[in-house]
Amino acid sequence: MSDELMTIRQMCEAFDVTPRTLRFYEARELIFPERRGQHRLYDRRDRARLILILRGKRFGFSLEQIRQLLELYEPGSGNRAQIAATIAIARDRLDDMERQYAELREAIVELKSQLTDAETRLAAVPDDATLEQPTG
Amino acid sequence: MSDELMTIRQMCEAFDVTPRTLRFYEARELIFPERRGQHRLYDRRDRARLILILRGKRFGFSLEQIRQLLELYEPGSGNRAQIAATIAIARDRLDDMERQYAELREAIVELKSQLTDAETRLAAVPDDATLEQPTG
DNA sequence: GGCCAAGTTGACGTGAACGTAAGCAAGACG
DNA sequence: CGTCTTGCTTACGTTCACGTCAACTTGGCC
Repeated sequence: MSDELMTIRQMCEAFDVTPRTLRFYEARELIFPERRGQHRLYDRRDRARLILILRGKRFGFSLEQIRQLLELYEPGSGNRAQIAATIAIARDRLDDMERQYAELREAIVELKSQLTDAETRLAAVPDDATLEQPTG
Repeated sequence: MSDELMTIRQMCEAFDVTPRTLRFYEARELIFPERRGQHRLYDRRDRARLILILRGKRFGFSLEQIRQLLELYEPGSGNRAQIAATIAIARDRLDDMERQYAELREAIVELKSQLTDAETRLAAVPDDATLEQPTG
C-alpha cells in the first residue's frame, strides 16, 4: 500500500500536519518532495526528515537550526569544509540538548516535590474552608 | 547589599532580560512587583518566580502554561477546587516534561551516532576531494 | 463539454513574545 | 532653573511559524 510515495494528503494524515505546513517546510528547504507534474510526492527520505523536523520542534529548535542539523543526516552533500561545519553545528546542538536534558531532570524533581507538597496541603484543607481567610 | 528589593535595572542585569520583558510578564500576571510610587520593586519572591519563568521558557512552555504552574509554587492562594485544579495542571506538565525527557535521551543518542558517522566520513574524505563527485 | 475535487501559487492575516519609539513624571545635580 | 537619568505608559512594529483565502490548473467522470 503505497509504501514508497505519498501524496500531500496522506502525509498530512500520517503526521498530523497541514498542507500549508509541508509546503512551508519545503519553502524553507527542509524537505524536497518530487514533483510529478504539478503535484508533490513524498518518499521515505522525506518522511524520515519530517519526523526529525517535528521532533526538533518539540525540543524548541528553530526551523533554521533543524535545517542545518538535517544536513548531518544527509551524507555526501558537500565538501570537506562543509562537512566540518555541519559537524560543528551539530556539536553545538548536542551540547544544547545535553544541557536541556540535565536541566529538565532538575525541574522534574522539583516539580514532583512541589506536587507532593500541594497534595499534602489539599488533604489538609477541610472541605468547607472555601470562604476562610488563609492566614489573616 | 540590596538583598531584599531590586529595581527593574538591577533585575535586567541580574537575569539578562529587558525592562520590556519584565513589564510584559507583569501584564500577563506572572510576577507582581511592589509599586513604590510609580516605580517597581522586585523582592526575592519575584526573583524566584522569574527563575522559574525563564526555565519554563527554555522547556518550550508558553507564558500561560508557566503562569498556571506558578500557582503551584504560591501556596494558600485558593480554595480546595482551585488547588486541585492546579495540581491537575501540574501533573499534565510533569507528564509533558517526562515525555520530553525520554524523547530527548533518544535524540541525543541518535545525534551522537550521526556525529560519529559524519566524523568518520570526514576522516575518509581526502583534502583535495572538494571537486569530486561523491558516488556517481 | 461541463463540473467537481484535489492540488498549486501568492498574498495577506494571526498569535505569541517581545522590540522600539514617543511622550510624560519625578528625583538628583550643578 | 534647566536638564539628565530612570522609569512609566501607550501604541505600533517585528519575527517565527504557520492559517486563511482567492484565483488558477489538472485529472476524473458522466
